[in-house]
Amino acid sequence: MESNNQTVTIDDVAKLAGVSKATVGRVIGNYGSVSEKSRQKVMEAVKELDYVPNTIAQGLRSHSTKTIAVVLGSIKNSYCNELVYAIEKEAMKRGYNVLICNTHENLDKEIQHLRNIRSRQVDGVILIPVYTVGKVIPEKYRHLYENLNIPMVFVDRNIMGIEKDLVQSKNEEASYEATKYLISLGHKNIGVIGTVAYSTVQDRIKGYRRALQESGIAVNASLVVDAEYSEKHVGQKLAAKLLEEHPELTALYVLNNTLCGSVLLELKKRNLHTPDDLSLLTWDDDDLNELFDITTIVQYVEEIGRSAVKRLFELMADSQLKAEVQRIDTEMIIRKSCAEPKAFQ
Amino acid sequence: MESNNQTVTIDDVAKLAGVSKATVGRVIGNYGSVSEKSRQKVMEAVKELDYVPNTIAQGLRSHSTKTIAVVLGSIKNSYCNELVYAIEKEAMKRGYNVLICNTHENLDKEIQHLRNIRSRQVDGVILIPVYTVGKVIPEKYRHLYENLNIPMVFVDRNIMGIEKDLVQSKNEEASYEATKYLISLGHKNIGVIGTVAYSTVQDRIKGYRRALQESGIAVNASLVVDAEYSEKHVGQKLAAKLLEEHPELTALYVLNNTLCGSVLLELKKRNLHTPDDLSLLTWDDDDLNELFDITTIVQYVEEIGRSAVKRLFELMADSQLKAEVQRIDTEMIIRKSCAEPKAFQ
DNA sequence: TTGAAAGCGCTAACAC
DNA sequence: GTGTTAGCGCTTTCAA
Repeated sequence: MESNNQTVTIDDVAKLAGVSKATVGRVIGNYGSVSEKSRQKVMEAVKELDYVPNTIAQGLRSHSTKTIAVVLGSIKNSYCNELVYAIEKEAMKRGYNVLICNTHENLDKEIQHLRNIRSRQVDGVILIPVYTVGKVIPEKYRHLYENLNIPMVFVDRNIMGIEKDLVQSKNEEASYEATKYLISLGHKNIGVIGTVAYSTVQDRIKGYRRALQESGIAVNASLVVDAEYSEKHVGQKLAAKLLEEHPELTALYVLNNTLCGSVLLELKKRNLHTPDDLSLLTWDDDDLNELFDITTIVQYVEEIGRSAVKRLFELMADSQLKAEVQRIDTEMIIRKSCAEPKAFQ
Repeated sequence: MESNNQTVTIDDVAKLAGVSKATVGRVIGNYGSVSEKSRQKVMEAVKELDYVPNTIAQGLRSHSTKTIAVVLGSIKNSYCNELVYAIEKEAMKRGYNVLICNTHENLDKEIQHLRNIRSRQVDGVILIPVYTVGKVIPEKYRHLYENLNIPMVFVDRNIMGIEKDLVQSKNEEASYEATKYLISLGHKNIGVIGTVAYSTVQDRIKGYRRALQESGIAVNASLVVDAEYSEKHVGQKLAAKLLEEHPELTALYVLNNTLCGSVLLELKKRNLHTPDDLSLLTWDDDDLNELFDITTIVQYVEEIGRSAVKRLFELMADSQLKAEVQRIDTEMIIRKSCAEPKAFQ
């Protein structure tokens, strides 16, 4: 096995094997038909020269780069890195690599990435769009989402007015069930902390409202507070605000995985304990949650990732498919952070 | 702005602008010299046609794909995703994209990725090698690390016998200081939990030993226990083992970021509190650590990532540079988990 | 089953 | 400052 000649090409292999480069192409690309004899000779030459095909050249000719891009807020977020982990695993199985693009939850960066992705002839895109409810995608960028001619699947969040495949958790339903659970324990004044701008969070709030209404509890809008995504320790500040302005609160319901740790800091500061002083329920499981015995709605992120990749490959095989929404189940892990409110006992 | 014609090429732009495609190349690639007039015409045509250059074709011709690959155990690990975050940010600034490759701490996967990376003509590689101390890289794969002809920088861990650029924390020194700190509080029997197989962890253990020896404390090898990387809740099991077999322990020193949460579960189970029942010191800061007031050695992961990218670009510019090791400072955040041992008071 | 030739979209070399 | 030409390494006709 000779190695290290930077550029062993298909011609070298063809020469050594005594066949044409077309035949070599057939063997290594595994298409067309080749006699067993030729195949053998080619395989030997490949091994001898330690030949690896040039993916770039293949891509230029075949219009497939065997690459998918994942565009999301930040790989540091636990939802996102679990998602990427699952996506990369699935992609590798199919011989695809994954390009990672952080938008820092910034629309300009997202657009920059999408343009770049087009440049790179990526075969497919999985996107958690930055888009926040109410904002409108500037008209001149719509084509990046709609007519990119690259298969694209949204994960977690959608963009209003853009019909794309979407994979997300059953946010509304899970939130409804969780709220029902709190109500069943006797809670009526449940504070909510979440980043309201995202469609996902809005769905969760809808579920929360529906549960309250169904139980005949008046919905008090001031109990739902909005956490700006980027702010550090915003959860702590908002928890403080809620607890001060609403002494009637008996439970806190946290809708973002990034917020819960921060909320706990405030509870600690105030020497409040769950479930005795306050019940606490949150989204997304973390080391924290087990240690603090926090009742949690778990998203099956890996399944979301797998489904997104599966759908993406379907779209890559047939670009005429109509957009579909897939909603993945969630699970509520009941630990010890929720109990009957004191006043109720 | 016309959009969506899948394949607007440099020829189309040249035709519309009334110049040769070489001139268009000069404008969009920003090399050579072009008259202001031509530049204007080209720019207009580019906008008019919504032209984006084909990175694949550029790559084939210019032998640069504007891509770097990051190969590491798992993006789910917090050290790893902070690193990737920093790397991607730096790479983007320079117009490079990042391919993410998880090895699942498995040598075969790592080798598979490196071969694939060669196929893809990636411009540079940042690698946290799977390699564990004592194991030897099979001879036939050495060339993947040594003669790949692609600039490569190791992060965090090195491979014995392979001279590569390496960026890592000052593991030995930081560990020495941390142990000194525990000793200064009066601790003599300090249990250590870490995944011994990695060079990084071995350096930390060296620092621990040096501090003990310098203070005239006998090093008891059975106080250092080895956590297998992959096992779930291994930290908990090992903490239990240490506490049972060594009632003389007054402090626990945890060397891996993944282990600490697991160790805390065991302390909780045994109703042991820090620092009253036991002192606790750990590597890598986490939400957990602030909430539990755990004294922590913080690695500047983002700086490590930035340095690795910087070095990689130096190597890409000049492949003759000699391998260097960069050791990045750490910081010890003193919280409340360490105090004088009870027996000492 | 196989080979020759064309060409994917671009950049580099050279001429003017 | 600009255009012409060749060709990166491969796949895809097409013809044999």
